[in-house]
Amino acid sequence: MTPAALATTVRDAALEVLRARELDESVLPEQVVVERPRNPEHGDYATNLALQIGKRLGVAPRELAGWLADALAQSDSIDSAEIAGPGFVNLRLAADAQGGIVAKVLEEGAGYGQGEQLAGTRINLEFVSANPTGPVHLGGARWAAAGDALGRVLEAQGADVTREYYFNDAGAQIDRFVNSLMAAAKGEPTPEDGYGGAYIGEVANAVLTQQPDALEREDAAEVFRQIGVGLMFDEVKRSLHEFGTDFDVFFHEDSLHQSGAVGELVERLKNSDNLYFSDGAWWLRSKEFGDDKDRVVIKTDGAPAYIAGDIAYFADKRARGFDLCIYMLGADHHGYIARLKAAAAALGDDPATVEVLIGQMVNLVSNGEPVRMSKRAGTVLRMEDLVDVVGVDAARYSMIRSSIDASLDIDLDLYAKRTNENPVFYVQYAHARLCSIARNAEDLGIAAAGRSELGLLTHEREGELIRTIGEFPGVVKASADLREPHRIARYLESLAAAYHRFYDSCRVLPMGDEPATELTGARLALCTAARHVLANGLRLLGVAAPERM
RNA sequence: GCCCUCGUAGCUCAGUGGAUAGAGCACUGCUCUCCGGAAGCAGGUGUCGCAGGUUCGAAUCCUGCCGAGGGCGCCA
Repeated sequence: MTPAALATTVRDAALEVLRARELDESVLPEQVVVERPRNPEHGDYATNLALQIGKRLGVAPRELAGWLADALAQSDSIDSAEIAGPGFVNLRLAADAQGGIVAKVLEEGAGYGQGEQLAGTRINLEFVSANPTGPVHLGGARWAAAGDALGRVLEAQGADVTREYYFNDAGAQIDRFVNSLMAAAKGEPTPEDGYGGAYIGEVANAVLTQQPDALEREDAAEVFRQIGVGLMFDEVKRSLHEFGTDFDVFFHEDSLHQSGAVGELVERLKNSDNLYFSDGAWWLRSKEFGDDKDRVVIKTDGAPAYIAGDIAYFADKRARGFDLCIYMLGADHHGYIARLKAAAAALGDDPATVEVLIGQMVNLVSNGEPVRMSKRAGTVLRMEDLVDVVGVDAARYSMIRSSIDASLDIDLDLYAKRTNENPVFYVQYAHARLCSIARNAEDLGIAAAGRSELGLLTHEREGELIRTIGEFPGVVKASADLREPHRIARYLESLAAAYHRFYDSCRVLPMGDEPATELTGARLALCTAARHVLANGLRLLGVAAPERM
């Protein structure tokens, strides 16, 4: 019996109690909370239902809990139901019912954990979107890992997700980049407000290799822009790909200007109630969406401001049929939330189709001291540097494991020294260990047991492992609902722990010449289920589930 | 000044209103003849930044304060 099924059982039992006592059944929530108590003495599961609705019914929670416990105790699936504390009902599942969780995982395999919550929803997930004026750095790596994982989690709930990267390749940033390249090509120092760093010299040289007379040409800047920016695009795409993050669409801001989309949009917006003319410029009423002030969309000189591109881009996304546009941005862009919402409103669209996730910064730390990173000075730590030190799996895992709401401190020295201590190895090891058992079982010709033997799994550690496995679908759903992929990582750590503890006290395969028993088969089935869930969870993170390590 | 996020063990961080607040790392001791020891068990540290409030119940929600980071251009 899965937690979801148990919740239904509890609700049904409660409904029965309320009806029998002629109490108001409308106070019963649709979703009854059934959770795993911290303290195992409090049972396998517990429900706080009596506490939730007791007051509204005018019944003492403990009394209500007593009625509920009596009703639940009637179920074949439930071994015991007891009142506890202020009005909890602590439940213990019958071993056979609990074994049903294992059977379900074996049945669903790679599909276990998926849901239909977002079926039919087309989501545009934009993340990273770092300026193509340099390599992807540490912060970008965080969004690459977390964004990709979020995409996978949303897909696991049935969403149709398009991963998108927005290249800001129009405007002054690129001009500075080009100027920096040309200065490097001429052997001149980095210009004021230009970009430093070794890669500038490398890209400049690459441009000269492709176009040896680039500096002499009249359209030198254009040549450097074409080739240099192109090389940078390739570099960004390549490093993200190597990081296990692939995008469906790389969108170029420049294309919005070239196609005239921005110009058309600007004209159209003048008719919007959310735009007004003042002091010679056109303003967006972003204040109504929480902004500090309204923002200029069309400048006094008639040229579109940067934000016009954002609005055109959003319009483009919607025109492509997306129901929801998620933007993952760094904390330095939190001011965009109101603007993007206002932009949707200005287009006559629903601001709820814009969802902005703000992630906090990644700091580089050394010996407990923060290391200042400057893109301009070229002292940033690149995503690749991190990968070189710890590998893709550990790098991704480190980035995903924490909530994006919290800023993250990365101590590279520590990572370099202790790669084996990254929790990802703990999780991967559990998977590798399970694969080893599966290999041995196959050699011995032992097969996993069928449904009827799963009730033999009555050991405390078996129960804990089974119940942890049972939590997975709920974790995936919460992870998707809250846009918090780190929950998957934390869950996997608890699953790996439950498995290692099980392994420590429950021998799976027969020792020496002992024959395989029904329990052997049942434990093997449990192992197979655990292996599926570890693999499914790691897949959601884009982290490998190795068979050997 | 205003806005956003954070403040939990020595460190890095979990904890979408529940019972005695957790994990990894670091420290110490133990378990183990055979399924992978990259494991398990035990030991111990907490004014959950501070102060109020809401609630049967608050690390979690609300208000104020303190501290850290970030943001507040007709730049992009």
